[in-house]
Amino acid sequence: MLGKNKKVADLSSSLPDIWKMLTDVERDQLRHNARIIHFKKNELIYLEDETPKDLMCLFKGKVKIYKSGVGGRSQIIRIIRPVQYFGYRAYFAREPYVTAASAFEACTVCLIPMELIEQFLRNNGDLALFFIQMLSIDLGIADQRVVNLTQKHVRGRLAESLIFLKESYGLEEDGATINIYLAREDLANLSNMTTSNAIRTLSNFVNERIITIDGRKIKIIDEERLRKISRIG
Amino acid sequence: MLGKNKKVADLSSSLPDIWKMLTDVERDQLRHNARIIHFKKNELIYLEDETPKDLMCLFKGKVKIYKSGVGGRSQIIRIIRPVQYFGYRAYFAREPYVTAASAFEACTVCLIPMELIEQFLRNNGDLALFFIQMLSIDLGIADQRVVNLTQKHVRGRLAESLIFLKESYGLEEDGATINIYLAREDLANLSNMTTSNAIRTLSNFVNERIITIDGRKIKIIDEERLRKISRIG
DNA sequence: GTAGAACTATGTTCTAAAACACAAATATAA
DNA sequence: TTATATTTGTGTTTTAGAACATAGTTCTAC
Repeated sequence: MLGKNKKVADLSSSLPDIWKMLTDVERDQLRHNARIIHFKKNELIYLEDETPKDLMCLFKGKVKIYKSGVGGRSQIIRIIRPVQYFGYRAYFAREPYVTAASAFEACTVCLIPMELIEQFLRNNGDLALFFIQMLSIDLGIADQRVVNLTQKHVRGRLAESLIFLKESYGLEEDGATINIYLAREDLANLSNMTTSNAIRTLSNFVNERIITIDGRKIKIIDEERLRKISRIG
Repeated sequence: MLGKNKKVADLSSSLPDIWKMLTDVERDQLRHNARIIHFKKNELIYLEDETPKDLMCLFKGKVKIYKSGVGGRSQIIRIIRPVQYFGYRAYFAREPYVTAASAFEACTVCLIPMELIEQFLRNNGDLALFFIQMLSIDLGIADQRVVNLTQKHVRGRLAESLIFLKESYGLEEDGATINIYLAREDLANLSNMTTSNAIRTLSNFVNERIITIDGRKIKIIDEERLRKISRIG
């Protein structure tokens, strides 16, 4: 009983965007169909070619959405932070997933059946527009990303990724350390380069006093320089 | 009077997807707000940084959506064929255009104010879902494109573009000539390579008897080979 | 029809980044 | 703990593709 009440409280506060657009009846339906699932670090959330069934909302943790390309080389397509929605695109396109998702770190995810969401938004213009807006923003980002990843050089791409990570996950209390610890390989897959190049370019940035590194902790020293490198490519 | 009737007929047959989802009242509103505009070959339809105002529907012709990237190097993001909708993403994202659009050849475009479309879809679940589905499909394509353009080699990228053009615009009566005549530069911008490389690789394909070229006419001789080259990158 | 511009073609040079090779350091498990 | 695997770091080699140079060709406009 207490557990259920807690869950209800969780949903209303954790799904702010969607919750506030729903009627009482819809909220009740959502309450009865939403599931909360925990994922361990590096655990798979969904796989390429699977059938999409649920809208996912990341309550806690960090998630990567990625694709395996030519020769199994993996490319991180986007990263998710709390509270963001993911996993719905393929369902709306009536396709299997063309990407996979896995947990960068321990995660709490809320799953809501897509059938329910579709039913809601058919009668709820605000909710429909919410999804239209999310998709439109993501499509704009993807278009920009095509150009950045293909035209910028290694330094520009890595600089861009570092800034992107900072803006996505923020900084620690020291106001400089990026609040996510990625393997060099993930950093490479995010920036479309080999692991060696990510390591080497990171070292160069350290020598140029743009960042400092301590294992996987990356501290941004000169954000202005970093932004400039990202800008000029 | 006759002109108006013609226009009405045009709309109902030319906007099949949207038209059939509207009520009589909505159709009337659409009729009074839609404009038909003609663009000459190479004419600009909209520019980067402009404010999006209209949903555009291509009735006739061929359109490229492109972005200028590092050092003004242009990248074709997607191409539009009749009857497809475009120009709406930025409005929904509440952003200025991040791309530009221009006519590959003489075009007829129907413009419908986005305010009207938004008003329609707030009360029309089918229409909302129609846009959600279009955006979802385009986002999936964009995600795939990031991987293809960054990981495939020049031959694979060009082969992919040729197949893409064939599937988009079809073949001429001979059942082999791709039904669009692009400058080598456009082919390069579509495939993320320099014009020289597009020319060179096209020549190689000719030598390997995969295609033949006659000016801008490209005839596909061995589609299987082309697909294989595209697949393996 | 001619002049100039734009496009196509091909050869050559140069360079960014991948591929490879190997240490060293760190994490994980037995 | 030691052993094993994984990750990080750095130097070297190789290569795909960009950049450059130049010439022939085909549009386009006057």
